[in-house]
Amino acid sequence: MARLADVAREAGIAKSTVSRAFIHPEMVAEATRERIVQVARELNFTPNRAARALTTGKTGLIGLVVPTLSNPFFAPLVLGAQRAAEVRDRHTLVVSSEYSRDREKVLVQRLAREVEGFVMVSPVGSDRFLSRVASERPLVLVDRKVGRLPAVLIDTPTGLAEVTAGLLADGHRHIGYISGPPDSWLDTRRLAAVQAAAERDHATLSVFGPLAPTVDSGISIADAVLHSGVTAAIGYNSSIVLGLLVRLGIAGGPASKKIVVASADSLIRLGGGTHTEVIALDAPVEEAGYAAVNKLSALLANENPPRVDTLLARVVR
Amino acid sequence: MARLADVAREAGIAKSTVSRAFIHPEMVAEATRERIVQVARELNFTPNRAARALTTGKTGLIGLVVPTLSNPFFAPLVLGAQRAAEVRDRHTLVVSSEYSRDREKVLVQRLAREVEGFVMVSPVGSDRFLSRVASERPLVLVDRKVGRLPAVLIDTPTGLAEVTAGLLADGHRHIGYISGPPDSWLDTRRLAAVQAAAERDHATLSVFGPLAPTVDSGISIADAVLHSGVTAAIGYNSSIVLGLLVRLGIAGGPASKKIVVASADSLIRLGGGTHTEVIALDAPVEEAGYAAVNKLSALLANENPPRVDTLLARVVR
DNA sequence: TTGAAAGCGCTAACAT
DNA sequence: ATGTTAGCGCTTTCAA
Repeated sequence: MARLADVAREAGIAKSTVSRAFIHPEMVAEATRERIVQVARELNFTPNRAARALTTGKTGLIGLVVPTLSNPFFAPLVLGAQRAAEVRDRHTLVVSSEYSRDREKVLVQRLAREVEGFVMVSPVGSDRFLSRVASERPLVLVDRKVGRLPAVLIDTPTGLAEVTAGLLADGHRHIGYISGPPDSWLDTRRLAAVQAAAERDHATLSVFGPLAPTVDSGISIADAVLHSGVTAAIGYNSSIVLGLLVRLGIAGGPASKKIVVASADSLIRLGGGTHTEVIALDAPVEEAGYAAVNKLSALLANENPPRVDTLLARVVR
Repeated sequence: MARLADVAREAGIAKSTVSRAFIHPEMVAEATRERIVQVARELNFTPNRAARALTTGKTGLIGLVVPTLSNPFFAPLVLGAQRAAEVRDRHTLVVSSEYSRDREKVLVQRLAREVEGFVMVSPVGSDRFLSRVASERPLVLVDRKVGRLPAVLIDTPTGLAEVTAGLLADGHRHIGYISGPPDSWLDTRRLAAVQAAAERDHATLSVFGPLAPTVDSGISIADAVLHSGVTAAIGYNSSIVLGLLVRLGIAGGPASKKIVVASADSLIRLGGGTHTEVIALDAPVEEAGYAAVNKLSALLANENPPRVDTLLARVVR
């Protein structure tokens, strides 16, 4: 693997100039730069990250902290983040906190020494903790707002209000909301949106949970939902909804056909032909990951990106 | 952030000795080492990775290549890998190839310059490609065998044969296998196991697919499975099976109760109380991730770990 | 616009 | 067992 010095020697030019040609191209004469680039290509030169990191303190790594990878919600998030990182010639260090504050803390501590900045999806971390992280390294939050920290938000509450309003317009008078993880910022906001929409129309709302956001949870709560008398149920996320569907479907019979199920963030398109009607909020999750890394990159480059990006979720039925 | 030199000065000892105290503790006198460790803690010293990487060529990074993160199979895999990496004071750089050979190639190329070695789950990469990767960097394969490359295998075929035999013993004479991605090494082996078991008992086997290993696929193939006359169906993976269950359940009625569904790698425990009987192979996926990183670490340390680890999948019904 | 030289923080000969 | 020294490959003053 060719080093910068090799290129310099081969091109008959000082190392510093070669370095500049890549980092501050405008400081190098057109002709010299072209020759350098040419030689660099011939020699298949790639700058050594460690050496660069040693001099500049910039590792080219971004820490991406998610609460879990088991929830299909996060796969596109991670993918989007990685795609953005690729473009900026960076890498993402993905870690999963498993919804544990302690583990999250440990992971962030470990990563803080290696990464230039963080993108965090942290439904569980305390405001205080997140602020503290932000004071040590540039931090972009996803799906959460803490003080004036930079964030990328997916506006599911608005979408959910829309879903709820739609259900009410369809004549549903008793709606269920199946709550996600306790103490979850997102869940609180989602529930509030549904609640507000229901109250505005004087409809009844039953809340189930809180539950871990898993397929199992959906399965286990399904019977309660079915027997509660609600005619439509909105689940916190796609995993819960999937569990609900499995159980409602398996329970079979006419009962399941009476319930309308909605998901607050479903990405799983359930094809056609389901008897249980499913309304989903199509959240632009990959875009969110992409936007978050871009925002962080801007921050790291001392640009002044907008503090908050809000991406709209589309209602799909 | 304290540097090694600070510790040396503070302890009144040469830098090299401080360095040794951490890397080759046995070369340093007990007493000196203790003092060094003490001072290092007081000063909150953490070695600078970039500097270390620059001198040793070791970045402390492991590349983990998976085909997707959307399949819940990979979440525990990644988690296991990360847990093992933490223990070895390493980090994993996770990337998703999205089942694309081209993207996989690009990603590996990008990573090759940063990581010390690779752990790859590559159902799609060609033998040739994987061998080439292995010739540039230590590589541990997961769930795949190529030549004599180090690997961690989850023995689902044996488990699947057991499942099939169980179904046959229960009197099923017509079994369905829902195939996963085309050209998949795993799928080929799984199908072969089922086939062999079926033939041994002169039972009929219908093969559906190949299909992308997604929930949608399971949903879309469900009707065909239902009407094919099979009394038991084995799906390539948990996503397909989940889709199958959703659709079979939703289709409702007595038909669904007649079908036994089995998954070749399910990790989603479907609680109790499902009318459709589900048999799952409980694959030790997190352990596989853990084992793979451990094996890679051993390789990097020039130890001679066993070439292949085989982890058994347990049948759960 | 380019070059020379210093140094980022660490490890590894080599010497003592 | 410990200290001295010389880099690892790059970026960045500072000079020319």
